[in-house]
Amino acid sequence: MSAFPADPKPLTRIQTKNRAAILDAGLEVFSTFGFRGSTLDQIASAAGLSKPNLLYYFPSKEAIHAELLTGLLSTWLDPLTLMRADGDPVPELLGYVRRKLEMSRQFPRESRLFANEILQGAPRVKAALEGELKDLVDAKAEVIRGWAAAGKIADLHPHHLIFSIWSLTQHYADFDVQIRAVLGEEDPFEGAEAYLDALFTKMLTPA
Amino acid sequence: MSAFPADPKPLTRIQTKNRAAILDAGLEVFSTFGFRGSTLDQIASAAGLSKPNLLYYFPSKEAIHAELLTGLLSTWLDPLTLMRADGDPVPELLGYVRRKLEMSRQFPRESRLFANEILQGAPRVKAALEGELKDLVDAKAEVIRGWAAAGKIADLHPHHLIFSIWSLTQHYADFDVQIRAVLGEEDPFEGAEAYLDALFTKMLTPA
DNA sequence: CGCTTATTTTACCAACCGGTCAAAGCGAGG
DNA sequence: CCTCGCTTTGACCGGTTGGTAAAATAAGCG
Repeated sequence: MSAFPADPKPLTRIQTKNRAAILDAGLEVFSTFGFRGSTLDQIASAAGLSKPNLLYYFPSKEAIHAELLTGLLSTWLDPLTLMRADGDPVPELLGYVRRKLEMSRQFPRESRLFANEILQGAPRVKAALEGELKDLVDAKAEVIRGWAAAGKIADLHPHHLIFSIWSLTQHYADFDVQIRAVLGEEDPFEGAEAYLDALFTKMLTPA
Repeated sequence: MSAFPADPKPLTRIQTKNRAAILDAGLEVFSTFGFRGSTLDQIASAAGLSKPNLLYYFPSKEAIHAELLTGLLSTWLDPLTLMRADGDPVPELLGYVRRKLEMSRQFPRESRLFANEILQGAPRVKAALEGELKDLVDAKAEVIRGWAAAGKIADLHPHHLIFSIWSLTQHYADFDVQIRAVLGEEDPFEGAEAYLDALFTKMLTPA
């Protein structure tokens, strides 16, 4: 007998496919219109389903959004978690920057979903920001402080250093339209990688 | 007789006051919920008016949003326009950074309104981005290229340099909730100014 | 005051919203 | 072939949305 009263109930093939389609459609719609600006009809038609059919797989609009957000949070923290205290400081930080930029390139919709949530005051993830996120950032800030104290990297405010990494990398996903409008044909991410690499190398190298 | 068929019609005292109240309320609401996520009732009650009364001053929801956006665009470009080719390169760029950060501090709602518009694919300002904005940025990028060629600043991709200034400064307005959640009591903008100052000084100083 | 114009309110509308429900369609196992 | 459970649909509901019409009220002004 299981420790949990509710059996896991394996999903059927159709359930797996449709739930995935709905989450993908939800990501598409929520990431461009925000929670309140999105409608179930939009999501349903983007997923190729009727609205009642969509609600057969998820109990509510909230539920779709919630599942997307919680699924996103751990993915979002991963690149920072991967930064190791026992590694070489500058490469560790540069690696974090590169991973984060790669996420902007490969998952721009996820980035925009998150940006939308924060812009609107983070009503659904505030607790996680003040909990998990703050804890992780504080821990990594301590690591960075240690590196600076040991003279391995320049002496910078650790929290603002992390903010600047978030900001510079996510900008290429969140403001994609603007960047492409200004750049024209040139691929944003090519230039971004070289630029950010140069920026942080120069920034972090101790005086 | 005037060159324009429609007379300017000076606004009454009440019109001036109520239009201002509506625009302020619209800024508040649109900047947190985006265009589609905002309702006329929300805006009206934030402005202390009834919905029909609000529609007496503006013909539609669109009109309020449009007026906010167009009013914003020039304000948004000002700090960059102020950067002079005949000035001292590093202080000119640092001045731009400071002005932009100051805008994030004083006009966070405007920043978020703009961020919302871009996040949603810039449906209402795309033309301006590809026109006015691109032209201004291209011109200033040329100035920066000149400074770099003359050895006055480090050799960096001018467009990405400008993107990084936008990103780093606007981040403090757009992601305010997240930053405060992580920082706790500490005032974000105090640290931000010192950090960005150090960052760009180090970045721009030629090798 | 009395008239005109500007402002505000009340009542309303059609379209859309998130969500429900019961009935119908469907596919795999016997 | 039939049955049974999963899946899909169409019809519908109460509430909200952007917006309108017209009447009631307030302000300005001679």
